Amino acid sequence: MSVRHAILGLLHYQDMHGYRIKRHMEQHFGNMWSINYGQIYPNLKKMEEEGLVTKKEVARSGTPSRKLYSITPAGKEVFSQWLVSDPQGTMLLRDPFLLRFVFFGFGSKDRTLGLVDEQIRSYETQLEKRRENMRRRQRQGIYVRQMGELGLLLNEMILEWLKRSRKEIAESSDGDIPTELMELSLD
Amino acid sequence: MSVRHAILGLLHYQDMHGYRIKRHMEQHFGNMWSINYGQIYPNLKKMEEEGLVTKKEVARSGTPSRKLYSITPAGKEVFSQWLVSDPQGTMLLRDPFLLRFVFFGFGSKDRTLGLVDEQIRSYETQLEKRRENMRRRQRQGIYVRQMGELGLLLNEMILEWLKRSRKEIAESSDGDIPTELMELSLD
DNA sequence: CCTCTCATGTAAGACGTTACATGATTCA
DNA sequence: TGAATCATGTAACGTCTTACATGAGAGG
Repeated sequence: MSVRHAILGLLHYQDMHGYRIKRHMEQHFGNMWSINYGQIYPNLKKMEEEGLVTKKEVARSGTPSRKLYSITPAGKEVFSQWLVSDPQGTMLLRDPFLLRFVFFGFGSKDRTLGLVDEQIRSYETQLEKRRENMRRRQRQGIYVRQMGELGLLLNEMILEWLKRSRKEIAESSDGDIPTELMELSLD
Repeated sequence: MSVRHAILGLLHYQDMHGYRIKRHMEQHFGNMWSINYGQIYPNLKKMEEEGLVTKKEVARSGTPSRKLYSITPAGKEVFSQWLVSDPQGTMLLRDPFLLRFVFFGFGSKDRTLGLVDEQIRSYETQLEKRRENMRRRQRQGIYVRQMGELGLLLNEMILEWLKRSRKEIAESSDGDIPTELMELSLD
């Protein structure tokens, strides 16, 4: 369960409450992660019960009181173990556009080009934001900065790939898109 | 639910049984996806009940009989609707190594370098395989080929990034790794 | 003989997302 | 005045993974 470990990791920097954990998480990961409150709050609760974190309630007039969480020695121990353990499993890229992309041969070329253009625009906007964040990240440590760098590189790579693909699609004739499955390596 | 649509997409090429669907899926997606039988078989069952696919049982001596699934017109309709709908949500990259990476500042440099080296080796091996597959993919349609291309580019990019990071880590002194969180953009 | 690939499936549990409810403050 | 941000949380639902069970054939 990686969310727990990520939370414990962030609490090494400083005490935090749920709302901030969410924000920091997304930014620490070069904006390649999403996480939601449905994961954070229940996890904090459970970890408190397990003695990995402690809660300090900071009452404020009106708005809900902030709940500041701190990591305990037990929490640090769990985190350290995880940090040095070797990571099981490989990289997974999940993308609703890319999933459609492989099947665009079964759709109309016009619609396909429209969707590709939308993606290009979207990644161009994101790229701007990532470059902005990168400037602010210059004074972070190596690891956080490198992670931001990776996010940037990924964004740039996909943009270029999209543009190249767009060109190839635009220039293609229908015959270029076989609707028969050619076996790749096996069978 | 994207698995269903992906299955329907593959059935456009030809009739298939569960085991093959799994293999093809992984290869169609530039080896960036994983999928398991716990998703495939129940989905095929449900889709048959819903009339999106039909089953033809091909008995064979001894081994379990193959269950060949074909897409129905209703299935094609559902798929087409999905294909032209605009994709909700953005790219997600989940990687157990990368998750640890951002926190390596809290671990030992030696162990960190060891883990990075392991990753480099692993991606080098994968790169070989991907290049192999790419050669075989030359006669696929644009979209499948481009997807394979993306897998390759991603692999190459990460490898370079890992090597650059490794260098920077090796050359770093402890002072380069702040253990205080500097706020990025907000707060 | 042993391991790998082919082939199907289920059950339990872990994990993640979405939608909802609540309400103050800040800024345009 | 209305939207965005800050802030906490839960319930229901969906999805995904893991582990198990079964068994034949091929190839080293």
